[in-house]
This record gives sequence, structure tokens and C-alpha cells, in this order.
Amino acid sequence: MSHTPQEIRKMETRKKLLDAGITLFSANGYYKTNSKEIAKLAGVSIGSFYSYFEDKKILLKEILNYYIDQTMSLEENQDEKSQIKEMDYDLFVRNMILRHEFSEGFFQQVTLLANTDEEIEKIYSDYRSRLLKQIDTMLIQHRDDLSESEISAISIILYSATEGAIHKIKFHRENVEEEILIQQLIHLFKHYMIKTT
Amino acid sequence: MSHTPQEIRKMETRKKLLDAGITLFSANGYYKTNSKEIAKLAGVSIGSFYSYFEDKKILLKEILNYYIDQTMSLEENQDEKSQIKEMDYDLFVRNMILRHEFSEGFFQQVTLLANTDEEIEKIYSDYRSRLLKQIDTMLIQHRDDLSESEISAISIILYSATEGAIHKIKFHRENVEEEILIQQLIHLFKHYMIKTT
Amino acid sequence: MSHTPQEIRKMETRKKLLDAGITLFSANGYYKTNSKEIAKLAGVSIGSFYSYFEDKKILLKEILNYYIDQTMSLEENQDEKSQIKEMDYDLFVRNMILRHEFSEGFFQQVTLLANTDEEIEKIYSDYRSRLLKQIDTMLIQHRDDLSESEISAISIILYSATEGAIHKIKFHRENVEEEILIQQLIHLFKHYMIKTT
Amino acid sequence: MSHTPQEIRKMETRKKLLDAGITLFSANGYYKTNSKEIAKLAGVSIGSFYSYFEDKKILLKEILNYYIDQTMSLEENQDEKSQIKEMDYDLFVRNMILRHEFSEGFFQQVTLLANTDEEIEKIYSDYRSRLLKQIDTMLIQHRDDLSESEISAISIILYSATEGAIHKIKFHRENVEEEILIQQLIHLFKHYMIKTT
DNA sequence: CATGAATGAGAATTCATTCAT
DNA sequence: GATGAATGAATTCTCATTCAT
Repeated sequence: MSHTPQEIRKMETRKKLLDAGITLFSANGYYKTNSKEIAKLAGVSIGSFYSYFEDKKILLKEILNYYIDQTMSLEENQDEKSQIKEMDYDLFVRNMILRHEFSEGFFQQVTLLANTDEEIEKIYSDYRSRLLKQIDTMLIQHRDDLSESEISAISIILYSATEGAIHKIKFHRENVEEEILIQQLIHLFKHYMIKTT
Repeated sequence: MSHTPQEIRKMETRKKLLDAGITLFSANGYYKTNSKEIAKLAGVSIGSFYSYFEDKKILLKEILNYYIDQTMSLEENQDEKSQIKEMDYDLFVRNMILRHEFSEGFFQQVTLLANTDEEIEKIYSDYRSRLLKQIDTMLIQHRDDLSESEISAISIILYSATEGAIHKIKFHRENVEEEILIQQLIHLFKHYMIKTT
Repeated sequence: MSHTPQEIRKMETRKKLLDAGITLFSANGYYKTNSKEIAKLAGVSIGSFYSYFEDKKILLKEILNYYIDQTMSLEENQDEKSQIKEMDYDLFVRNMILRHEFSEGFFQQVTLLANTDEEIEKIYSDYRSRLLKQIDTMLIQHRDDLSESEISAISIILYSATEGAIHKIKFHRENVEEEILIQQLIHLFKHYMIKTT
Repeated sequence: MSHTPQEIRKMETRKKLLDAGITLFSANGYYKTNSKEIAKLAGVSIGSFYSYFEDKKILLKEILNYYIDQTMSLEENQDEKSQIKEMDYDLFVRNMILRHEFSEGFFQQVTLLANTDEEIEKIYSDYRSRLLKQIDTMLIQHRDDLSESEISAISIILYSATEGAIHKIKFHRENVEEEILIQQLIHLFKHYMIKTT
């Protein structure tokens, strides 16, 4: 797996464009970002932009895939290190926050675009499914008293609560102390993970 | 408060443009909808469009305000009729669903635009605050054992869980039975409304 | 069939664009002519260009159709006036020259484009068929001694000789006296129109 | 006249580029063919393309010259072999067909470009002149009864008839039997080669 | 000497907005 | 007023050509 200097430079240029893309999409939104700006921020010519990415939408998709890969590897790495097979909800909540930390407003853009673009909707809904699945798995391990559809419903509720709450502290800057919110989220997970007798 | 026929016609044209706007913004997104299309769907000329609304963004803001008014009056009407001061969480959840039913993808568009437009952000965050406030009020009435910041955190969690869960059944069409999800949401509210001894 | 002043102006603008198109396509070729130039020569904005014609190729097609109509009406008008049903080859040759006179290099561009664009090929080959048909008809009237396939072959030869010869005097400016060439062409038609005993 | 292996390889690369050029220009037209494609089909880098040919137009000119040489050598070779000084019109017609067989749509592209490029016009008109000259020569040998300008006119007619007829069977695929058309062409030449008393 | 990544001028096209009728 | 033709700035995208490796 040795790379020639040229291959390395190609990958660097590609990376510069991906980074410029995520920065500008996050900051100004997809439609308010034009290809020239992206190229400029990446420090390359507009021609290069188009030789690396067929068009702006393709760039968005590649960024999306790139960051999903990065983001999902959080859990996998954690697992390996701690040798714990069973996913911990405390960890889950904190990882969700990490995800937001480095994806900034980007996923919000994606949410929007997913409305009008099928391919993006597909990629994004796969991603959400993977996260939902993680909650599902945790629930199943603790709650054999629930039906499958109850598990599904609770997963959605837990996912939404986490996602939305984090979003609010990160973006809308609601007037709430972060640590208390996290504690409450963990408390909520705990509530659902304990079988009601 | 009598209106001349001309004034009435003006109001009607205005309404037709607002409706066309919400329809197209919801279906195709703000940036993929152009003013010509809106005028066409409303059955008026592009010239008229601009005599009613200074520009496309103003139309969006007016739609936003219009629907927030409609939407918030749900609770107020309920209150007046039933003479119940105390907001019922079952009602709250079901009203949230109603809101979604007639605003469709519109608010999602607004979420996006809010990122890059301060004025829209302002209007939209006021709206969210009002909804959060409703949950806050309910919580305060039932839970004198919680601190203010805990109330805030729980409000956010409840709001996010409700908003997100509804969104998922309406848009992402997650594989979950609607009624079970609603029951679980109500169950969640109940959990928080009952003082833990 | 009364037209409002606005409709008249629209038709005039359209005509100006068609004229500018034929002028520039003929002079500089399709690929060396850009839409801005056409708009400029027509004295309208680039935006107008695109509101009248979806794109450059559509303009070309519309010009093609427009001039074919003009061009083919030569014979039909002649017929009406002279009440002569039977097409005269002297007239045919002279009409072919007239056609070239006002289409200039345009049809040459079309010939080229027809190679790579099916729709243009279709329009142009229909046109050629109509002209060939005229020769066919003349031949059939005079030569009941020839087989159908001989008629076809001779039609093609006569058409090509006329077309090519005119082309040469108009474009390649071959060193030949126009009137002599015309006389020779007419002589050629005569040769084929007289039954060989 | 010995060539080093390197010189041979250079010639081969050059030939590969010329071949790729004619193939793509013929198939898709000059303006729809880009230099990258040509290099790719030739199996060399774009950098090499530009070290062999200053630019795209130079390539076209060199192809044109190359194929004119090939094409004109038909007659010369024939002459040499058969030792017949006098050009035979049957041969002329059949050679014209051969020319088309291996130049395909290429000359048509050239016709077009000749309109807007003087150098190409020059090369191409020289070529046409040489072919016309051949007909001229044949005519002069048989028809001392004609004036010089009549000879010129008839040459143009014969050339156009042949060129156009072949074009029609090769490209426009007119509904005509090839052999009959060829017979009629030869018959036409014969008609002009025989002195009318 | 070959390579192909990088360049950027230039072409096509869109669309919010204006304004003469 | 209402209309819709006209405008042109802004954007996307292409491709001939260069030049560092």
C-alpha cells in the first residue's frame, strides 16, 4: 500500500476540497455556497474542483459518506478498546455529542437536501437507521418485556430526544446548562433500560 | 370592520400567493422554487407577485408568521373553549401532530433557512420558545421538586422527543405504528409529570 | 387574426433573434457563435434569448424550419401564379440558386450538425427528400421509359449536380462564369428529360 | 534512410494520434471531440498529444494533409501500374467511392471548418482543385469542341454529381441501389466525354 | 521524455427583479 | 392596478493548454 508522491498530492487536494465543502456548506448552507468559493477556500482552481467532483451535489454526497464513515467508526473503535460488546447508553449519548461537535451544521443541510434529493435521502436514512439500530440493540438486551413495536417506538423517542436536545444546545443555544441536559438524557435512557415490574 | 369588494379581492390574491408559496416551498424547497412558479400556481402574474411581496424571502417570512399564528391559536382556542387553564399533555402531543399535518415540509425548510438568515432564525426561535414554554408551564405545575434548569432540560427533551418522533413517522416513514408511538410519547410525558418520591 | 401591440413586439423580437442567428451561424459557424453574440446582434439581452429559445440548438432548429418553409413556398407560389402544375426544370434550377442566395452558409452548417444530431438530421433529410421528390416528379412526367430505380438514381445525380455546382460558385468561388454553369445545368436536366429513342 | 528504434516509436505514436483524431472527428465532429479523448484513444497522455501537435487544429490539418496524400496517390499508383496516362472516368468514379470509404465523415467536418478557417479552406480547396483538374483533363482530351469555360462548368457539374451522389448513398442512405447509381454516373461521364456532332 | 494534475478563460444557462404598456 | 417581456448579474461547468514532477 505505498503511494507515489503524486497520489498523495491528489488525495491531499481531494481532502482540501472536502474540507472546504463541509466548512462552507455548514456555515452558509448548500445553496448559498458556490463552487468557486469552495475551490478558493481549498486553494485550488475551479477546474480542479470539477476534475475531482462532477458537480456540487456529488461533493456533498462524498462529504456525507466521508463523515458518516468517520462518525460510525466512533463506536467500533470504542468497542475494540474497551472490549465491551454491550453498548452503553452513557457512551451513546456522549458519542452523539461528539458527532455534532465535528459535523457542525452540515447534517442539518443534509436533512434539508434529503427532502428534495432521493440519493441523499437514501444515504442519510441509512445513517439514521444505523444509529436507531444501536438503540434498538441496547433496548432488546435490557427489556425482554417489550414487544417489537414498543421497542421501535421507544428507540425513535430516545433517538429524537438525544438528537434534538443536542441540536438545541449546539445550534439554537437554548438557555440550558449542557451538563444538566446530558444528565437528563442519560436519566431518560436509564428509565427505559430498566424493566418495569 | 367592513371591507370593500376590492379589499376583499386583494386579500384573496394575497392568500392565493401564500398558499402557492407554502405548497411549493414544502414540496420542492425554498431554493428550488422560483417566483414565476409561485405566481403561476397562484394564478396571478409575476408582476402582481412583486406588488404583494417585496421579494421571495419576504413571502417566506409572511408565510411563516401566518402559519405560526394559525398553529398557536390551536392551544388558545382549546383553552378558551374548555376553560381549562392547565395544559394537558395528551392534547399537546396531539396538537403537535396536527401542526405537522398542515405544515408538511415547510418548517423543515424554515429550519434550514434559519441557519443563514437572522430574521427567519428570530421568528422561528420565538416559535420554538413558545412551544417550549408550554411544556415548561405544564412541568412547573406538576413538579415543584425540580430546579429551574432541570425543568428546562426536561422541556427540551420532551419537545425534541415529540417533534422528532412525529417527524419520523410523517417524513422518514420509519417502520413503526403511529398509535404505539403516540402512546409511548404520552407515557413519556406522564413519566415526567409525576413527582418521583 | 388581430394582434395586440405586445404580440407584435414579441414576434419582432423573435424575428430579430432568428435573423441574428442565421447571420452569425452562416458567417462564423454554429460552434463559433455564442448566445451572447446572437443576443447582442439582435439587440436584446441574453435573458431574452433564453426566454425565446430554450437553447442554441433549438434556435438553430427553428431557423432551419423557418427557412425551409420560406424556401419551399417558392415553388408553391410559383405554381399558384402561373397555374402550371408541371414543374419546369429551368425554374427548378433558378429556384435552387435563390434558395442559396438567402440561406448563405447556413445550410452547410446544418449539413454538418446533421451528422451528430438526429433531430437536425431528420429535419434536413425531410427537406432534401422534398426537393428530390420534385425532380422525381419531373422525371416521371417525361420518362416513362425508365425504371423506378433509374429515376431515383438520376434524381440524385441531378440534385447533387445542381446543389454542388451552386455551392461551388457561391462559396468556393470556383473560377467559372455563373451563367455558363447555369446553362450547363439546364442542359443537363434537358438531357435527362428527353426520352432516348 | 535508416531509423533508430526511438524514431520509429515516435512515428508510431504520431500515427496513433492521427488515427485517433480521424476516428473521433469523423464520428463526433471536430467541436465535439476533445483533446483528452483523442489522447486516450491513441493510448498516450495528454502531455504527449501536445508535444506531437501544437494544438487541436494543427492535428486536424495534419490529418487532412495525410489523407489527401493517401487519397491522391490512388490515381498516381493506378497510373504507374497500368501505364495509362489517360484517366479513365470509370476509374475516376470508383476511386471517388474508395476515397469516401476510408475518409468517412471526416471531409464533411473539413468542409465545415473550411468556412471559418482560412488555412483549412486553402488545403481543402487545393484538394478539390486537383480532383476537378482530373476531370478537366479528361474532358479536354475528348472534347476539343468546348470552350474553356464550358469545360470548367461541366467539370464542376460532374464533380458535384459524383461527390453528392456518393455522399447520398454513403451517409444519407437514400433509398437507391448503389450499382444503378454508379452505372448512371458512368453514363453521365460518358455523355459528356462524347463529342456532340 | 512522458505524464496527468492544475489552470482559468469563456460558454451556457438561470432567475430575481424591474418597468413600459 | 395588473401584466409579462426584458434585463443582466451570478452561477455552473467545459476544455484547450501548461508545466512541475
